[in-house]
Amino acid sequence: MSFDLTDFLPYLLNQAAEAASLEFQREYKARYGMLRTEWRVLFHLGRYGEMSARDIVERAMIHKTKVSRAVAALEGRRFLTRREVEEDRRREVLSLTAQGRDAFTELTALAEAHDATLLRGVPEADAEVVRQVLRQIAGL
Amino acid sequence: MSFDLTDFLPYLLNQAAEAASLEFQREYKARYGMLRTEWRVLFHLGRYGEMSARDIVERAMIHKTKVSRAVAALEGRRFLTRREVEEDRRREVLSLTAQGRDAFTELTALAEAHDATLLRGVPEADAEVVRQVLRQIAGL
DNA sequence: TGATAATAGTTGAAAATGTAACTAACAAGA
DNA sequence: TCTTGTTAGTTACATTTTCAACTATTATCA
Repeated sequence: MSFDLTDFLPYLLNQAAEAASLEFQREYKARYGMLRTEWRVLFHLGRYGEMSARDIVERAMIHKTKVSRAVAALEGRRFLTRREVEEDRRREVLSLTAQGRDAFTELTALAEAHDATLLRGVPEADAEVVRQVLRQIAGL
Repeated sequence: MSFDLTDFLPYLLNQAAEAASLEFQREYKARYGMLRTEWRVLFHLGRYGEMSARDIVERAMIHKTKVSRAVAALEGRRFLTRREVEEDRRREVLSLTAQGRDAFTELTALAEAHDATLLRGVPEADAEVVRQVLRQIAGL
C-alpha cells in the first residue's frame, strides 16, 4: 500500500497548522486573553486597515458568526471600535483603537520571529515554494 | 510595512488546511456521518492494522479524550470492534470490521484523488519539498 | 409604489472540543 | 503486604464552534 498518512496533504496541513499555531497561541492568550479568531480579526484590521465585518469574513474565510463574536469580544476589551456607515446602515466599519494597534504591533513582531523559527534550516527558495503552493491550495 | 498576511506561515497553513479539508470532509460526513477525528482513527486502523487507543493517541497526536469518543462513535456505527487484552486488562485492541475496511478503502481512494487535485499543476519535486517542510513543522 | 429577495450582522440552541478529575488496572519499592 | 505512582481509558463540565433562525436594512423589479 503506497499511501501513508503523512503523505496525505489535508492531514499534513492540519498537523503543521496546529503545531505552528500552538506556541504562538500561548502568546496572545496569555498576554491579551485573545482567542484565535480574535487574533485573526485583529490582524486583518491592523494589517489592512479599517473594514467591515463582512470584509473580514470574505478575506479571512472565517464564518460570520465567529467574526461577529470576535468583534464583540475585541470591542469589549477596547481593542477596536465600530462606526456606523451612513450610506448603508446595515454595515459597521471597524477600526483598531490605540490599544488594539499596540497589541497588533507587538504580536506581529512575535509572529515574524515565530515564522523564522518554524522555517529554521529551510532554504529560502524552498520556503518560497511552500508559500506558493499553500497559497494555491488556500485559493489566495 | 513588509509583512503580508499571506507570508505569515501559521496563517497560511490554517487557510490551506481549512480549504484542503473542506471538500474531503463533506465526503466522509455525507457518506458515513463521520467526524474528522473519527476518519483519522479509522484511517490509522485501516492503514496500520489493529492497535490500542493509546497507540492511536501517540501516532496521530490526537488527545485521548477525542480518541475515546471517536472510538465509541465508530463502535456504535459498527466500523470497529474492541477486544480485551488478557495480559493487561486496561487495554483494548481495536480492529476494523468488514464495514470499517470498506469505508477505509473507499475513503482512501477519495483521499488520494483529492490530494492530486490540490496539487494540480505543482511539479512533483515541489510537492515533495512542501511535504518535507510540513513534516518538519508538524514535528513528524 | 409595493412585493420579494438579498445582505449585514446577531442570537440561541445543539454539537464538538478542551481541561480536569475520575475509575480501574498494573508496577515497584519498603 | 501496603503504599505510592503510573497508565489506559472514560466522564463531567466549561468553553467554543456550528447551524439555523432572526432583525434590520437595502436592492430589484413588476
